[in-house]
Amino acid sequence: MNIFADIRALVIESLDAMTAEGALPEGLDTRNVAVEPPRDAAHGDMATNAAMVLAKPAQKKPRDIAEALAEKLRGDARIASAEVAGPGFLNLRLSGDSWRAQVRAALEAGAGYGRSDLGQGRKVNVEFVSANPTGPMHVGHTRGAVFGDALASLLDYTGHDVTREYYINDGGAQVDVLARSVYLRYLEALGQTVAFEEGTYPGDYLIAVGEALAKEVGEQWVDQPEAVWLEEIRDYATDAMMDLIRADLKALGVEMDVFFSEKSLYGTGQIEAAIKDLDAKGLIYRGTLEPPKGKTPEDWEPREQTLFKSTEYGDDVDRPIMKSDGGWTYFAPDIAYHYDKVSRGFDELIDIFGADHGGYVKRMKAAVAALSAERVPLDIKLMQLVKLKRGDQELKMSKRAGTFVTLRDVVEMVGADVTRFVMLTRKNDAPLDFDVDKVLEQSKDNPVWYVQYAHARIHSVLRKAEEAGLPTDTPADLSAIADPAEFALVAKLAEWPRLVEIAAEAHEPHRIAFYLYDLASEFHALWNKGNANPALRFMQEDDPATTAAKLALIRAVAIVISNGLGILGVTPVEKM
RNA sequence: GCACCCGUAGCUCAGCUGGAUAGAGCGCUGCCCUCCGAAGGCAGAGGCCAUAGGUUCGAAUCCUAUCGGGUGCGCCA
Repeated sequence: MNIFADIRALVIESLDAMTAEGALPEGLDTRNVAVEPPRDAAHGDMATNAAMVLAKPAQKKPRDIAEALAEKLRGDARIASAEVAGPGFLNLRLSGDSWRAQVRAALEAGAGYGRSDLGQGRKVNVEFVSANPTGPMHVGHTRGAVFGDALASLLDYTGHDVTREYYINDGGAQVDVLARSVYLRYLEALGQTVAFEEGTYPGDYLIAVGEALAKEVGEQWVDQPEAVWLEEIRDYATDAMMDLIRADLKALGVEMDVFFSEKSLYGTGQIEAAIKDLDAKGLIYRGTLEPPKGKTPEDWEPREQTLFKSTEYGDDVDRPIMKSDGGWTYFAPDIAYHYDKVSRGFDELIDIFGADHGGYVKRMKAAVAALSAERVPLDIKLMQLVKLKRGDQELKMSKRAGTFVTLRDVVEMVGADVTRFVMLTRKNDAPLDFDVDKVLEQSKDNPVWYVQYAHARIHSVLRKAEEAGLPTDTPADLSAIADPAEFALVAKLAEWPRLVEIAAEAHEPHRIAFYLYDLASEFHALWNKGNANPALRFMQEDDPATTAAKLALIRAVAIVISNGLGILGVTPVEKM
C-alpha cells in the first residue's frame, strides 16, 4: 500500500534480473538503494539513486547502470517513463492508473490507510509526563504529555504494542513538603491562621485538600508533632494530587495504561535487587569522585560513596547510587524502575524528559544497557520549554507571583484540540512559542485552523453534492482524475504511508503535523485552480461520473487528514 | 572546565537520517472571486545553511576544531 515501497521492490527486482543476466556482479548490497519523492516535482514522481549507490561496487559507470535499469523498469505497467538525469539519478513517472490506484487504496483502507506492521508487535514502553504529584500540571508538562501521547499513538499505528506509562515521584522529599503544606491548609480549615514559609507550597489548589482532610479526620492532628501525621497526610495528599493530574490528563485527552509508584520500590527489595544485578556484573564499587573541573562546589570535600560504573556504558563519570548517610540517591529508584520495565519484557523503552534533565540521559542509557545486557534500547526525548504568550506579551510563570499557568488554563482558553496540535508544530528539541491569541486566529498563519479548514471544505463539497443529488460513492472508473494539478494532490496523498513510517522510526510525531499542513496546502491550491478553471471544480453538475471520481479524490484527502489528526489526538471538524 | 541540545530568508521554523537549482508561514511588492467556503490561491524580492577544515561521485545533513546561545554537572527528586 506504500507506493514508494512497491516501486523500490520493483527496482530491486529489476536489479536482481540484471545480475542474473550478468549485467551486474553477484552479491551487491542494495540496502542503500532508495526510492523517494524528488525535491523538485519537475523531476518526475519519484527518483532512485540505485545507479549511484551501485556504481562503485559494480565497477561500472552510474549512467550505464541507470540506462540499463531504466530499460527494465519501462517494461512495467506502473512506470510511464524512466529517464536518467544528473550524475545518475533515475527519474520515474508513474502511469495515471497507478496514481488512481492510490486513491482507491486510500478509500478502501479508510481509517487503516497508512497503518503498517513496521513494529511487528514489538512491545514498547513510553514513559511520559511523570510530573511530581505536588500540584496541577502546568504548560511545560502539557507539551511532554501531548508529545508522549502522540508518539505512543504513532507507534501503535505502525504495529507496535504500546504501553503509556506515568512514573509517580512519590518517594522523595518533595512529597514531604507537600504533606506539610497540606497540614497547614488542614489547620487553616479548622480556623487557625497559618503562614507559608520557604519550603512549602502555598498554592490555592491545596485549600480544598486541607478542607476535605479536616472533614475526614477532625481535629486529631492539631498540635501533634509531624511524626504522628506526616505519613498519613503524605499518602492522602499524593492521592489527591494524582486525582488532580489524572483529571488534567483527561482534559487533554491523554489516557495512561500504567501509573507506576516510586514509593512501591522502597522496602520491597526491588531497589536492592536491581543494584544486586549490577553488582553481579561488576558494575558497583566504593569510590571517590573527582570534583567537576572549573566549577567546584563551595563545600566540596572528597567522600567515598557507592558508585555505579556507568562509564562502562558511555557515561562521562560514574554515578553515586547511595548517599553518605546510607540512603539511596534518586538515581537508585530510577535504576530499579527501569529494571522493572526491562523485566516486564519490553523490547524498547522511551523516556520523555524536560530539557533540564538532559544531564541524566547518559546515565539512564548506561543503566538500561547494563540491566538488559544491551538487549533493550532506551531512547530519551528531551522536551524544550514552552513560552506562553498573548500577542507580544509573555505570560510569565512564577509561583511566587501566583501567575501559574496550568494545563487547565490553556485547555480552557483554546481547547484540547488546538493545544495538542500546536504543541506538535515544533520539533521536540526546539523551544516553542505558544501564543494563545494566534492559535485561535482563523488564517493560514495558524496551522491547526488551516488543516481543519481543508477538512471542513471537503465535507462542505460533499454536503453540496448530496444536496444536488450527485453520486458520492466510489465509482469503478476514476479516469476523470487526470489533470497534473490533481495528480500533484494524489502524489502528496500517496506519501502518507511512507511518512508515517519515517516519523515512527525517528520518534518524531511533529512530522505528521507538518505533513498535514503540506497536504492541506496542496488541497487548497487545487481548490483555487477551480476558480479559474471550472473543469477542475470537484462538482460538475452535468457530469455525475466525473464528479464521482473527483469527489473520490478529495474524500481520500479527508481520510488522510482524519487519520493524521487521529494520531495527533485531534478531532477533525466537518464544519467551522 | 566537561557533557548534551541548538545555530538555515528581516522574524518564527521545516528540511524525508548523504542526493539534483535549500523550502514554508509571517512581513514586503504585484495579482486572482458574476465560480464548490477568498477564512483561500498565484507570482516576485529576500540565503556564504555560524566559521574553518575533512570524509566522497555528492554535505544544511556525517567527522574534527573554533565562535555564539541554551541546559546540566557528588549527600535535590
